[in-house]
Order: sequence, then C-alpha cells, then structure tokens
Amino acid sequence: MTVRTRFAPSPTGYLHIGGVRTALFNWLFARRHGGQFILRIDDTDLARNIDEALDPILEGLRWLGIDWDEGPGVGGPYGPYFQSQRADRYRTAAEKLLASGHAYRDYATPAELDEERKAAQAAGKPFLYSRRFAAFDDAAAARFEAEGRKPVVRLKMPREGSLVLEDAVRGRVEFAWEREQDHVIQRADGSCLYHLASVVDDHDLAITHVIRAEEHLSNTPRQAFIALSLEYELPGYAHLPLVAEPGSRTKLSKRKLATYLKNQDFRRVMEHGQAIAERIGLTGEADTFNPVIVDFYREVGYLPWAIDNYLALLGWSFDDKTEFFTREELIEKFSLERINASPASFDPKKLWAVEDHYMAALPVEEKLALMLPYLEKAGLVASPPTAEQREIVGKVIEAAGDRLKVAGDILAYADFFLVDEPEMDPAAVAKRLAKPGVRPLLEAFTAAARETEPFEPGPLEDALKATAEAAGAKVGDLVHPVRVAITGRGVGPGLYDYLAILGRERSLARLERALPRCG
RNA sequence: GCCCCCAUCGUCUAGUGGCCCAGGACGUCGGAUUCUCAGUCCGAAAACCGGGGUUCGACUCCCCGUGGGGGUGCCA
Repeated sequence: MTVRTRFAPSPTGYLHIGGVRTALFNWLFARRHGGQFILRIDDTDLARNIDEALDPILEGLRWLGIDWDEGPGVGGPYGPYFQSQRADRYRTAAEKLLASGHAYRDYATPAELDEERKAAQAAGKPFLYSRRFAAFDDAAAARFEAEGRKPVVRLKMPREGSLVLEDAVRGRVEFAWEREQDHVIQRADGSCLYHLASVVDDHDLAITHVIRAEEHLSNTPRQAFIALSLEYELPGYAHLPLVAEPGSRTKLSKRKLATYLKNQDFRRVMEHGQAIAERIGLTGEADTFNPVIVDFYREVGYLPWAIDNYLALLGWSFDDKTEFFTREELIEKFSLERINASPASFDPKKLWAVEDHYMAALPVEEKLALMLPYLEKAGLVASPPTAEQREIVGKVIEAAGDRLKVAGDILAYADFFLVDEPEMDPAAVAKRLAKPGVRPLLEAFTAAARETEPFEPGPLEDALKATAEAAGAKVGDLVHPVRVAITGRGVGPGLYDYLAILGRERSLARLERALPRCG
C-alpha cells in the first residue's frame, strides 16, 4: 500500500506557522515512505478571490520546500483538488447515508435545538438531541414541510457502544457513541459541511494516513462514523500536539497577535522584521506580516530550511542530542512514533538560534545571492547590481560574518558603503566623537592612513595602534571614533576590514568630514 | 456543564522500572578572548504538578486530585 497523506488548508490568504508544522509532518511521512503528499484546498466557504487567498499558501509551501505530488498547479489522477468542485460527491454521500439509515432529515430550527442544548446543560447532563423533529418516514417529512420547515441532514449516531481507535501519537483512544451529537452534514440549502466533505475526500483521494492537529481528535468519532457507514476503510490517524503560544499552552492563533507582542522575545523578532520591511518598502500589514505567519520569515529573509528544521523539533525529536538535520536526514529519520503527545509552545528565540546556525554555515557566495535583492529593493545598489557593488557587498558579508542572521540584515551592514554620506547616529556621535581629546587623535590617524601602504587590514591595524601609542592613548580610544566617522554607528564588524573595504579615498573623506564634529 | 487529550529545567526535549541525587539544546547568569557588537571557549543556576497505590525498587505502571488544552455549531 502506498502511503498517501494530505494537507488541506482553507484559502485564508496566509500560511499559519502551526499549519506549516502539520503540512511538514505530512510531507515528511509521505517522503519517508516513498508515498505521495497531496495538497487539497478546503474552500467550502466559496471565497470569491480564491487565487488571491490561495497564492500566499502555495508560495509559502514552495518556499519551504514542501512540494506536493498532487493538487493545485500539478493536478493528479484524483482531482479535482478543490472542495468547491466536489460538492456533488458530498451530496451523493449524504443521500447514501440517508438511504442506509445512518442519517436522517431533521426539521428542528436552530432555536429549538438551542433550547434543548441549554436545558441539558442547566441540568448538568450531556446534551442528546431528542430527535423530535426528525423525519424517519415520508409522512413525518410531509407534516413538517406543511409547517413550512426546511430540513437539514443529521447523522444518526449510535446511542450505545463505543469506538476504539489506535492513534499513532496517542495510542488507544475510546469514545462512547452516546456522547456524540447528531451532527449536521448537510445544510438546509443543500450544501455540505466540513466533516462529511473531509471524510469523502480522504476516501476519494485514497488517503492512507490522516495526520492533523489535536484539535481534531474529538472530531474523529463522528468522522469515523461517517466513513464506517459509507463502508470506507478507516485511514490511520495521528493527532499532532498543538503548537501553542510563546510561553503558554494555548493554541497559537493569529488573532491574538496583540497578546504575543507583549512577549519580549516575540516582539523583538517582530521589530527586527519590521525594520527590514520598512527599508525595502514593504507595507507590512500586521495581519499577514508577523511572526505567526510564514510570509513574515520569507520577506525578512530567513532560510526556509531553518524554519523546517525548527518546526520539525516542535513536537518531534529523533533522540536526546541531534537537533540539526539536512533535508535527506530528516526524511530518513522522521517517524510518527517519536512525536510527542503534549503541546509545544512556539519559541521565537529557538527559531532564531536555528536560523543563526544555518546562516553562519552558508558560503559567502550563497549569502550574496540571497542578500543582494534586499539592497536592490532598498535602492542601495543598481538593479542588477554592478560588478563593483557585488564585490563590495561580498566583502561586507565576509567581514560581517555571523552578525548577519537573516538575509535582510545586510541592509544594516552594507548601507554605509553604498551611499556617499552615511547617516550619523547621534548617540554614537555623542559617545565617541564629541568628547574632548578626540579630535587630535583622529587627525593623527587621518594623517597616518593617508600614508598607509597597502591600504589593507594588517597595515591599517599597525598604523592605528602606532598612532594611539604615540599619543599615549588606548587603542579603543581611537578605534571607536574612527568607526563612528566611517560608518556613522557605534557598533559593527572589525574596523580594519571596513576601512579596507571602503578604500583609502573614501575613508579619508569620511574621517575629514567627521573632524568638525569632534570635541 | 458534558466528552476527550495532555502534564520532566523559563522554552523545545531525552528518558519506556534499577544505567537518573535526571542527559542535550535554546535562553539566562558569570568568566575568558576582542576595538564595539556578533561569535567562540569555559563555567554556573535551573525540572520529574500533588496525593495515594503496585513493586525489593518508581520520572517511568495504576487510581484520584489539581492544572492546562481541545471538542461540544446549519465554522473549519
């Protein structure tokens, strides 16, 4: 039997981090077993701008390297892969259920149902519909119709016995049938509901393993009932632990963004991203541009595999030591058995550390390819960049080293090489330049730099140290003012590298321009 | 209310009765290196939710609490 898994997102316009984790696990499991991963679109709500709402999701998955064997864009033998195009399949299934007595037409109004529900709750009893508006024969149906009622189709759930399921993550779980509601599977207007659609689709698409979030665990009995009644073979189930809010156990939701932003780590990641977005002219709406949504990471320039690797560790582990995996390793090592059952909270700090790890390991050439587009978007280099610009940026990347965590970080490290007059950070100027005694030091170094030959890091270091020593000052007393003069900032990579990258002429010009601001 | 799931350092986790006075990682704190920042290196603090069983022996098994979460929709 070929393993077939699926990810079935609704076209909401964004790809949620928890959704990605689900997609990733499905994809990994399919790849692990040489099976197929199917992308199905749960668009029963018939959103108008389906493409617009779907694109970010497809793009996000592609970016993450989660490729699908069947679904939008690639087709496949089991299509269509949009629920909106499969409505007749659901209606046929509903008819079958009706005919076999596993469902019935119900004429109760929502208000009447609600009344029963409330009464049960008030009595402290589990709610069980009385079925008093159920039409089990035509005569009853005609009577209700005569009253002007419209029917929905409800499941006729068993009222005794229980369902025992073997969940790959949770083990044996048992549900008493009598606790299950007679859920509606078809609305009064004839359209069908999620649970029916989902079960029919999983069967039609020959899905062998349903791997989904834990929030669906309680839904499983009613879905299993539908499947069993339709004489489908039950798929294997694996209910993944919830991805929870940072520092909490509550399900991560994009609606509660404001709450998450109170979390310091989360806010830092957000602000870091916003700073980059601003410079590349991204009008980041908080709705989609935030650390709960995958687009955020793509736009800011995280490495997709860092996200995948981090997410794989959210609820799954290989052993007590291994944390980094290549794509091939992860596929080879992934298994449902090692999925943890308890919820895992999303930790932006850990994601950051994983990103740091992969970015640090990336060869300069690859970083360059990733980072140049950011400088282009910010208008700091030509489009395409000139050979000279490429060279400068390449050198900056080398000098900046591990300081570049995401591709967008290049903006803060290369900008002052690409403009004639860098902006001066007032705080840095006040702290390092506008102090008594700085000016003569800087003048002395300017003179020394004029003569330094060649204008390379080594000789420059010697020159600076000699200058400081001659003036009876510490190296730091000179390094800091020079950095501010050159870059406009108080912190940054090795100064000698930066001087060399900038070149003699431009370095001297900046040093001279800084002199008047000295104390 | 009712049903279901979950419970090890702040966080992600290892641990399937003795190897555990609980291991790793992120983060935190301290130190070293350095021109700042980043990094790197060294070191430290930090957890088995509570109570009962079972057992020669429980983080590991069972029960009960407690806490957290999910479901309970003509949402998905």
